[in-house]
Amino acid sequence: MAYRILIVDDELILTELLSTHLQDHGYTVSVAHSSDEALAKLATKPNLILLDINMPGMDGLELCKVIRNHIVCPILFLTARITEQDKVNGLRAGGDDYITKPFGLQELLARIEAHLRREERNSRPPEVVTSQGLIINLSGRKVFWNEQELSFSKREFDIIEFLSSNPNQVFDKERIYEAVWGYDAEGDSNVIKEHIRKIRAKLMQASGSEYIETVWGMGYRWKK
Amino acid sequence: MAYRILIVDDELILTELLSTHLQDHGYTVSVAHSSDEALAKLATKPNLILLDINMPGMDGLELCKVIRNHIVCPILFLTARITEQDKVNGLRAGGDDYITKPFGLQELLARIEAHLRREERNSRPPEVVTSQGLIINLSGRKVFWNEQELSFSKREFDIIEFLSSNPNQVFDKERIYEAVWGYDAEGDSNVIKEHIRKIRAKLMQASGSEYIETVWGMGYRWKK
DNA sequence: GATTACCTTGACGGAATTTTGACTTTCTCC
DNA sequence: GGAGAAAGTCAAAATTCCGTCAAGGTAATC
Repeated sequence: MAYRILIVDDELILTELLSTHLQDHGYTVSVAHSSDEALAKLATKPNLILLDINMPGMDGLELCKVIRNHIVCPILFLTARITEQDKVNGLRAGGDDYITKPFGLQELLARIEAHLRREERNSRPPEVVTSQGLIINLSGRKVFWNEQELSFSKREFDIIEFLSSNPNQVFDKERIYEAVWGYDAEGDSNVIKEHIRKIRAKLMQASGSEYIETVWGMGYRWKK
Repeated sequence: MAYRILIVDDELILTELLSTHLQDHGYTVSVAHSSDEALAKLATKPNLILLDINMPGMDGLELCKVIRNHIVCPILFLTARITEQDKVNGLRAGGDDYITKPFGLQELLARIEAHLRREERNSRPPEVVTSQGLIINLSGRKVFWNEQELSFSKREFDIIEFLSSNPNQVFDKERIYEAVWGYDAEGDSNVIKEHIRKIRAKLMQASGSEYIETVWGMGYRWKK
């Protein structure tokens, strides 16, 4: 699943260059040239945001605070303001990193990787063990119920992985679709329902208990 | 609880200076002057590590990888190696930040704060607790009254979420409708009244107290 | 190219929820 | 105290959502 990066900067040449470069490295990139556009593009649920400070209208520092109220993801300032005080201001405003222009593309890439790796690290333990002997091995992509291995298809496992890695949280179908398929579903997706049914059947058959709860009108929740 | 920071560097003067400075800002600091010492000090479970690269014996990059096998926490390289390639190597080795000497103390502090803030952000379950044992778990969409779980429908929970997240503020029905439904109500909405009634009934039944006040002619207010 | 497993779609019934409309009660102001 | 507006109550209708099934499409494997 490709990571989504949102670039917010009013310099067209820079965004164009960066965008191409990041895409070459496998990222899905969206670009905003103003604060308003940036806020609108939050709907794409970026995994990381590159934010310029000098912009017409609301400046990057303000924007950063606003973004923080909406989504949780690393925000990297990318700016020509280079004094120590600038850096401190940026970081205190809620930024996770502060990179001064001009910067090396290699360094930028390495920093982006580091931040994404960290998100990964914080959100994903290598193995999840849930109640009563159900063991989900994420790296090995295997599920065991007391010695007995249960077999799941790719999509089924992906869904189990996503839900069980975020136990007790409710996710609506769109969110699950997005997390598992990597892009937004169009229209009503019966797909999730069907996969959930299959997963439930297998888990129930083996363990005799429910792991996935339905929250009516909202989505599903992994019981832990 | 004070955050614990581990400084790993073989330069005595620098560690001494840094240590004092960080302590002045409320951190608990431990210092290691070699890789071995660093590994031993991991037992203090630091919340963040400042790591020099140039050290006798195992260098910082190697050490970083080893540390990663033991504990999960941000690692910031603090080093005199300043080429872009050095930075890339450091970040790729598993570092979360790369700060080149000489650095400003203010910037260092701001970066440390940013990293710790991020850990915090990633680990805290968002919960709202209101008076007398009523717990509203927003991400899990559950409401508890002393161990006992109360069940609410989607709209009911949405209304509870909105009101309890803005306690002591009065919202008229239109405002609530807009916040919960996402668009403006047309005409007289009996809907809100009805939902409020259901919510009140459930809360009253379980807890015996009123959480939602009517402000006559104005709207409703979540009592906190 | 055929077989197999997997993914996706559309339709349907039933269940749970949401909304509605009629009615009653409460409150405010005269 | 009474008129009128706002809020509360109730039951029934309307709607939405979920689980299920069957079937068509797609990808992978041999």
